[in-house]
Amino acid sequence: MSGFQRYKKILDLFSEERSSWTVLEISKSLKTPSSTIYRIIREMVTAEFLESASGSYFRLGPAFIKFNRIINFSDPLVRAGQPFLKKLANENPITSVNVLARLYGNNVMCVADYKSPYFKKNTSYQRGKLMPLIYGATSRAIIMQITGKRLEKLINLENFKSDKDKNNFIKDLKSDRKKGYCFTEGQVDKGLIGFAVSISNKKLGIEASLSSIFNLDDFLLEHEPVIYANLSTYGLLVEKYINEIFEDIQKYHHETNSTR
Amino acid sequence: MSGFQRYKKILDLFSEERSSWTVLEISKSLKTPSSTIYRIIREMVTAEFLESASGSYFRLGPAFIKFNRIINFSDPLVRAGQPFLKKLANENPITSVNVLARLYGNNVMCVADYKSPYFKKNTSYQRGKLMPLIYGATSRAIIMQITGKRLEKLINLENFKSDKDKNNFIKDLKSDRKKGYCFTEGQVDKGLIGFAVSISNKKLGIEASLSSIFNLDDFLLEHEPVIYANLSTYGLLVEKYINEIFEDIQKYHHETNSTR
DNA sequence: TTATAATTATCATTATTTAATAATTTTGTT
DNA sequence: AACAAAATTATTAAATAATGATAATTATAA
Repeated sequence: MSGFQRYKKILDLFSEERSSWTVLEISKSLKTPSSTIYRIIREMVTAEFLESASGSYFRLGPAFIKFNRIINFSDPLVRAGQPFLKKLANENPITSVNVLARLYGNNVMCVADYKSPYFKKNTSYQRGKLMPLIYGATSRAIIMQITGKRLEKLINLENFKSDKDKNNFIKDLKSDRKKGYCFTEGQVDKGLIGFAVSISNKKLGIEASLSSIFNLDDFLLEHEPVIYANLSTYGLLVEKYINEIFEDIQKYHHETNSTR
Repeated sequence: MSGFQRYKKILDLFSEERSSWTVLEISKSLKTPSSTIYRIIREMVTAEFLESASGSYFRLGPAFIKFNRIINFSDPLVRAGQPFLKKLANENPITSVNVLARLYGNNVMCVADYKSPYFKKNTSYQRGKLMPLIYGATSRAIIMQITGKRLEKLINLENFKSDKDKNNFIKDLKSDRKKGYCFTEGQVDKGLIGFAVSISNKKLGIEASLSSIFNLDDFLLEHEPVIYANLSTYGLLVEKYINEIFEDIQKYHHETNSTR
């Protein structure tokens, strides 16, 4: 264990299910002497990446809230897309969960979400949550814009039930890419269906998607054209705004670099 | 520069105003050779604390969104208080911003906020934002629960205009502590007034506050009793829930420690 | 294609981390 | 308040890792 990994391994212990740890528990879990853990933890507490709670437990520190906020206010995808999620929800014919998601390592991560006030069920799509790469329209609209060797690598990391399943997935991906949108049913949450379009910006390295998730019970065939129209309209709008933000950033950097 | 500081110093460069940096810019800013910065950045990109953007710029990575989410779902204060902010807003006689805040180093940080739909002005109270320790009801309801040497230390870190100001602040703090609530006018944002009560839990080391912020123009004297009644009701409720969460956590840790 | 910028690799030197143990502080309990 | 137990910090020599100058490679843009 060296470098940043030393710290990362400790942080990675903290989860929704288990959000506080003692030094002794960490020490056991990482098979590292407690004197070492004490020293490392002290550093991280000073930096506010951890904080001490009661009963000699430690938990994640406020630094994460602070940096998360900075991302929220500066990430081009969030900045451009967040304001449209509510509008999209309001214009959809039935109650929906609307999601912006992006590629995150070998997974897809939801970076912004808006649920209509009376949407009944809980969904897996909540900001910050990691989603499977190959299930659900949200993810598919992201992976369908990736090609060549990179796609191959990503797909090979996934566990398909059979080679047939894998080939079908690749085939579906191609046809979705042609159509320009995705639809899936119950792949992530039972009783829910998802529609999605791709969002991308090469210059900013953004590979993302905009999606609307509905209760299967609410859905009628006549809703479909409206849903697709909304998604494609707002998808283009988000891309346009991302581009504007990109130009703003460039301008800003040009200014700050020339004045110094 | 050593240990975690090495990484923290780089992260601290990223702000809402300046959210992307090149290696060369970082290198100059920290007066450290670029070969060193390249190596450190690579580690942090691997750990997803940074990510590369376009034009050889780097920005904060998705790890912050992930850990922020874990805090959101597990921090006792957020878990206990978040659901009540909307209710509090709905029961207030005029539109309001409602805030949960806690001590964060030498500052106060907002950890959850809910703004009524038609609240007009922008406020400084947004989740993740650092607030001054000595201005505003939100902060005062936190610092008024701190006593003795710790209070002395915190106050001595602040810049008061004069010794008289400092003494007045301490005097006001004492009287607020007796009353059990705080009121301030325009100390943080002009045209806004704030009311706040303390939230604390010794066992969990929580020193926090619940506050409602209003437009001065909307406010009538007859609103005051309702506002205080709401704050104190919900304040106690939040403390009760924090305590329940504490007991849940203890139970959980007891179980996991005994089964292993 | 070529020139330029960005990034990675190399490596001797220097500095830091490790972990066993001892010392100290804090906490909870009579 | 005094005690015992637990938690945390300090101290070390030995082991390991970080640094930064430079060279080599790779990406990018004209």
